[in-house]
Amino acid sequence: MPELPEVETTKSGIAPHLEGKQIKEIRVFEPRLRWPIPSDLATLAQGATIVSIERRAKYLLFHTSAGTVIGHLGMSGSMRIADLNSPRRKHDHVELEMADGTLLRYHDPRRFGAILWAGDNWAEHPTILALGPEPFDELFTGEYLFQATRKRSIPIKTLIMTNAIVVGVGNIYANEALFMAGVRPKRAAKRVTRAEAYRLRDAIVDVLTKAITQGGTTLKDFVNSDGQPGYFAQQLMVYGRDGEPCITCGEVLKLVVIAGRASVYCPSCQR
DNA sequence: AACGGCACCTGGTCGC
DNA sequence: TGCGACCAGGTGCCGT
Repeated sequence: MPELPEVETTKSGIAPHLEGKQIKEIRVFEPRLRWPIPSDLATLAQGATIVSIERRAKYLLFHTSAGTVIGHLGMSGSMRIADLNSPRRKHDHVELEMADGTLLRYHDPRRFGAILWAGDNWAEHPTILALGPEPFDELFTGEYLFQATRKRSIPIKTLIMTNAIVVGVGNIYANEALFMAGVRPKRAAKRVTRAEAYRLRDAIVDVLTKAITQGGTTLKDFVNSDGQPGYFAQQLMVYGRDGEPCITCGEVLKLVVIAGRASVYCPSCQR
C-alpha cells in the first residue's frame, strides 16, 4: 500500500475537490473489500456535505455532516478524481458523485482496503482507537521511541512498523529509515541504544517528509488523485536494491526476510 | 503478554 | 505461448 506519504498525497489531492460539497450519490459496485462495505452506506451519506478530509495513520477520514466515513487503501488501493463521462475501469469498486458533478473513484485490485461507516464518534472506532502517535506529532520523540524499544525482543524493523508504537511506517520507509540511522533491521529492539533510537526517530520523520514532497512512492500501481505516480522510488537507497552496491560504501546490499517482508540493508553501514 | 506465522486477493514477473 | 511458483506498498487474527 500506500504508506503514510501515499495516503497523505491522496488526501491533499482529493480534499480541494470534495470539501464543502454535497454528496449526490454513492455507488458501490463491489462491497467485498477487507470487510464488507456497509450496505446502508449510500443511504446514510446521501445528501450530506463533506466538511473535511483528514488523514490518521494510513486511514482517510471523510468527515461529513451526517457522520464519518473511514477509508483505507490496503496494499493496492487508490482514489482519483475522474470525469463523469470517463469509463469505469476494472477494480473501480466505488464511486462518490458530488452534487456539482465531481466524481471520486476508489480502485483496489487486491481488495485489501476498506470503506467503513463510523457515524459521529469516529474517534471511538476500534480501528482508530488502537493507533499510536503520528510520526509528525510532538509525542513521537527519540526518547519515546527509545522507551518503546525497552524489553522488546522483536526486530527493530517490526517495532517501527507496529501501529501501536508509531503509525504510518510501512515496509519501504522502514527499510529506508533503518539505513539512514545505521541500524540493522533484524536487531532486537531492546538492543538499540538511546542514540540509535534518536537517530531512527529523526530518520523516520525525514524519509516520510521527503517522500511526501515527491508525491509518494510508486512501485507498481499507486497513483495520486490525478492518476499520476509518485516519484520517491528514484530516491530509495536500499528498498528493492538487494545485490546492488550500497550508495555510501559500495558493499553489496543484503536481503533478509522479517515477518514475511523483504528487508534490505548494508552489512557494513548498518550494525 | 508477546511473538511468529498465516490469511485475505489479484496480477505481474520469472524460470522452465 | 503456456503454466506454475513466487512476490507485492497492510494488518487482523490465530496458536504457542
